[in-house]
Amino acid sequence: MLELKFIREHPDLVRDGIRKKGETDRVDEILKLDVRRREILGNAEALKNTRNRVSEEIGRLKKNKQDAAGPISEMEKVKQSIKALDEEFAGVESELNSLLLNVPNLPHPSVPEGKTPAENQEIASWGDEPEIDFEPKPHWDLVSKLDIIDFERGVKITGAGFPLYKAGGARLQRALINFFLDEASARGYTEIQPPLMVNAASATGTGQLPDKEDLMYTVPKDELFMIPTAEVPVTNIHRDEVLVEDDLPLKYCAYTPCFRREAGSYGKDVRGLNRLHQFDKVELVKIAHPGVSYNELDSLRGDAEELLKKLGLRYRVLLMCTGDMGFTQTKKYDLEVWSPGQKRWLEVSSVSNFEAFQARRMNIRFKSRGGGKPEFVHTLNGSALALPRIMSALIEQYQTPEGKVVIPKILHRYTGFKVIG
RNA sequence: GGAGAGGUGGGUGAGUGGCUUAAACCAACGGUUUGCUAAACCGUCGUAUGGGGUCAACCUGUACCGAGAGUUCAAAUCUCUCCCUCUCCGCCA
Repeated sequence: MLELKFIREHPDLVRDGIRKKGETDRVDEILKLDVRRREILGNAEALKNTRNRVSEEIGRLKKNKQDAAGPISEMEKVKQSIKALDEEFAGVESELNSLLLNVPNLPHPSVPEGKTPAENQEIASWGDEPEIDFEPKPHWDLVSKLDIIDFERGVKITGAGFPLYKAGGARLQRALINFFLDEASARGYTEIQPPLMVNAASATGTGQLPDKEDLMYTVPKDELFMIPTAEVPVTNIHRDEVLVEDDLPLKYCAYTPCFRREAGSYGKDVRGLNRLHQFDKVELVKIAHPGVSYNELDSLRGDAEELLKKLGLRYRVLLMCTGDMGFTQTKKYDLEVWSPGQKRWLEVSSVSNFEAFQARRMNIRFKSRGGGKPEFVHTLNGSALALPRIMSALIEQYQTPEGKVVIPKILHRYTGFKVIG
């Protein structure tokens, strides 16, 4: 969320950002409530000041065994007025708060303005269209023949979007997870195994709540949410903490399953591994000094790209336009891998800077070396990488005419085999 | 799930209704001393927010002692509800 003070002082900047993101502009309502809020506050505080002074006086009188009945009955009236003002204040404040929670983060100046995915900018690419001298099959054909991913039985056990990985498929996925985690550790990320369910405070901190509740699976009896990404528990590690400047940036990596309800998709978008309700992901999270967060964003993106290069997968990098970027981000890159069997790009990573947006909600601050007031940190994260689409790209790119899959060399020591089928 | 004990600033930890503007210590920061390090000594030091101002550094109000409600002229302190932690018991991979 943005600071009320910032909105008060730069309403036009905020309006502009809201417009670029295509969100609803309620700045005027916010400013109006803000004025009202301060009005009430001023009145209530003046009365409380009276109460404090007179109460002290009463204490003194009683101590000296003097009569205090006059001031006491006077204060009884003041007490009623304070109560009324406090109640009004609480009402205004909660209304204001829910408006503030719905103000999106403002896009960074370097982000192109646009409304639809068509306006995202391709800013880098790596690798060529792989040379396959036969008609490459989509992964869902290959994995069924090889019997390494079982979609039908996943449906039986749970439902659509919950596939069952088997034998070489299970093994390949585990190999990729280990590979990703080892690479992240080598780059200085501390490995975390977080809880897979979070409470409402954590989900609010990263921005899933209040308005994206429908994307998450819930556990109503215990008021918990299945995590849609490791971003939620990992970024919340330091909620309500004051960090030491010298410790920044904090870098974490975590492998977790992710659970998403993702209502409303259809057709080829959900075919095979393209869109699932449960999938695996290795996530990178950084908690950074505000002065360097955009450098950290670029190096985070580099860390994710390196994995694709090592796997030899063709990919491109998109800089997301203002309208396609999401509520909480200031700048976001998507990494898309080429799927030869489907002849399309698949998003495998999304790398974002949130600046202080999440930090403010989570109250994560740092104290600088020279003392001074605590400041909010910047939070960043990126997938490195989302497993299912890497699985499909990899299986499609390294397929043979006989329908086998050749494993890239770098994974051999993780899989223990060189070919599936 | 049952019983008991607790939750106080960055940390440890005093504080049972009114000189508490939350003691003290540690950490941190600034300074003095010093050939260097260490130590010692002196000083500064919670957060949020309103108002004023010679608009970052000053003055002033208010709130905050796990969360919320209540009693009272007055609550860290008393009452109730909830959350969490610890110890013991039960259950359990």
